Amino acid sequence: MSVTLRDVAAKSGVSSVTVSRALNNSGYVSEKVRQRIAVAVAELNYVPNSVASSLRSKRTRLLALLLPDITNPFWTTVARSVEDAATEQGYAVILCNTDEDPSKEGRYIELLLRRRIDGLIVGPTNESFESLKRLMQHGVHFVLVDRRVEGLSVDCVKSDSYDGAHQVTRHLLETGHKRIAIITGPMTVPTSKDRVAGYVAAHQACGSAINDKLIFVGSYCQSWGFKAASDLLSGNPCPDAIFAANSLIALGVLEAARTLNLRIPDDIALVSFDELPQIIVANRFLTSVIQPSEDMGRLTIRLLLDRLANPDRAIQEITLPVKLLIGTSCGCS
Amino acid sequence: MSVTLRDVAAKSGVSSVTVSRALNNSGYVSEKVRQRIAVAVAELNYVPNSVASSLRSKRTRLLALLLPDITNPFWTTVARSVEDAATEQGYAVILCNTDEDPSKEGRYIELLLRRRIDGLIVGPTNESFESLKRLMQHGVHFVLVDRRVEGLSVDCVKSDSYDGAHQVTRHLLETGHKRIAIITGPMTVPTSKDRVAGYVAAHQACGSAINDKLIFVGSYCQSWGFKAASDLLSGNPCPDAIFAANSLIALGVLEAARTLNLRIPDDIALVSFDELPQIIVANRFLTSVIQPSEDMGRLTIRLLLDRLANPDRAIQEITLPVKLLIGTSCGCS
DNA sequence: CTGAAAGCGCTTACAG
DNA sequence: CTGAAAGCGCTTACAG
Repeated sequence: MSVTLRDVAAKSGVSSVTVSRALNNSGYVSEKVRQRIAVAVAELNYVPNSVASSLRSKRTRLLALLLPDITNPFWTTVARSVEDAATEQGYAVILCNTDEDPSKEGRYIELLLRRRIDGLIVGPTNESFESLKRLMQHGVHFVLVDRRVEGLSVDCVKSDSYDGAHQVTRHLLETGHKRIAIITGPMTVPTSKDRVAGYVAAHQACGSAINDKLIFVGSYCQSWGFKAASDLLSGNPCPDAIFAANSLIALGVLEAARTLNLRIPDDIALVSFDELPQIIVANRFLTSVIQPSEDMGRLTIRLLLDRLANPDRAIQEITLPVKLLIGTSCGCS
Repeated sequence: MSVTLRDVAAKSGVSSVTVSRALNNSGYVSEKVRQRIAVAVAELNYVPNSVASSLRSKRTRLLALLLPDITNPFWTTVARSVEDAATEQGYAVILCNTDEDPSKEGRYIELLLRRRIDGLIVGPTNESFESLKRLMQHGVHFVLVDRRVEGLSVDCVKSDSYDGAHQVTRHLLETGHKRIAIITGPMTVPTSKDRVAGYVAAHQACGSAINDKLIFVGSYCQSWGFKAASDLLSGNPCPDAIFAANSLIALGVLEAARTLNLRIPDDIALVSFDELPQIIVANRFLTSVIQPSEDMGRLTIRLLLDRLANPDRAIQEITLPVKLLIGTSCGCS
């Protein structure tokens, strides 16, 4: 039914080995034969079967990207750049959304092991340890992105959450804010932990006291941002600034502020990690810590392919710098 | 090196055929043998090789989703529901972002053919005809989503763009707007064509004249929305309402309005297709035509798997109804 | 520069 | 209920 290498070989009067070599540019094939093969391929409308070649060569040229939240634009950007970089190198990428659910993550990893993917990129959930151990046990290479995993020494690409939080908090303090709240994700997620640490350190560096009641630990989603900000903003005394630890939380804060008829920056300052939708950024409204999400994606693929080519090279943990984008949301520009 | 069926068979004292049957629940295996196999699988830490099973069975249980713009939340939602529905049925999905670029689409289709995917879902670009013909020629089943393709009679799931545009335009006319502009994507994309048609028909139904200068045909992106709205809003006389044909265009319009210091709905009404980020919707700000994007994704997978099981069934073109969500953006609530 | 043989790890088709 | 044989469509390893 479907056309195979043998058909092409028969039509061009050579063996299938030769056809294979010609199509893969591996080994020598005379120019004359190469041309006859090209003609046969075209006439027969031959499409190589990569399932067969994967089985024999033990390489699928398939990668996977596990990410915790596909509705978060940060992850969409990472996904896109990962896909672009992988495609350039002849790899396809299976995208898996784990929804921060370790059991969903575990199930995906089982499926991917069966498919014999060549490697993966993992934005881990807060209990990825077992799943990742399983990958290692089966000799499947992977690179962590955005978040390292406690007790696991593997390649990792992340941005400098600590420094970003430090910078943006200091900016608030230096522009005269006294009661700065932080709304963040779970402390089990390293980025959240680092952002709180940066927030605390900046206070210390500026000689400001920390108020535990201004630290809201929850999850990296809009509904948490809304809830925490609603509580905060209707409390008394009200904070004079909020630091949202990612863009979804910031959206929740904006929603809460609007509901309570509070204006930014007139009534309260707002800063955040990650970019918000263009309407807001277009007016340089929100002061934000910008992560190099596109670079993170591309670099992650580079590390992974590098690892595949050279399994024994040293482990690399890369922390990319972030950029503070100053808007009007601190009431100081 | 890696554990195979044969190893499991040897350890449990049966043939590999029996192990295969036990693991796949195909054919009879005695309970006793089944248990011994389970033990061997666990002890050996066996992970089936689906590359091998795909080669033999000629089914990969791999699907692909080609979509034109991953930064558009409409497509993200479709992608997510497609992935969920496929996973439930034991299929993995390769996500491919074509960027509305027919050549990128063509290249993806070549790669996917090689990988012998079982089927695909395509949100086609405006020149998909050749690529899709190629799929058909190779007997690969696919379902179109969101957009039909001229001259191609295949399964398709879309929403009722014509009706949505008709409803939202009529709503504007009935609330007293006289000069309604529409900013839309290319006329080669069916949704864009249908939305303009609905816009025109609503005018006719209400006895309003159409002004060609108020129809802005471009592309489904924010920069086009910004540009078209900037031109429109600084023109004279200014329209009293703008109908943005998707949410990215609507964001561009909002950006332009803000730049020109125009307020919505005080200075100009704005309506759009698709949902905008929650900050806006939370206040029921923008009157929008809501497409059932999640249902579209799930239904598409159902049609595709149905087609795989039953290649000869009749072609289904399904048009799902849309919902008009009335906000304050028309200045009438 | 080219080819005959073997084999990747499964499932199918047949037999008992 | 179970198994021996064959084969899916390639690439590898060896030989010439």
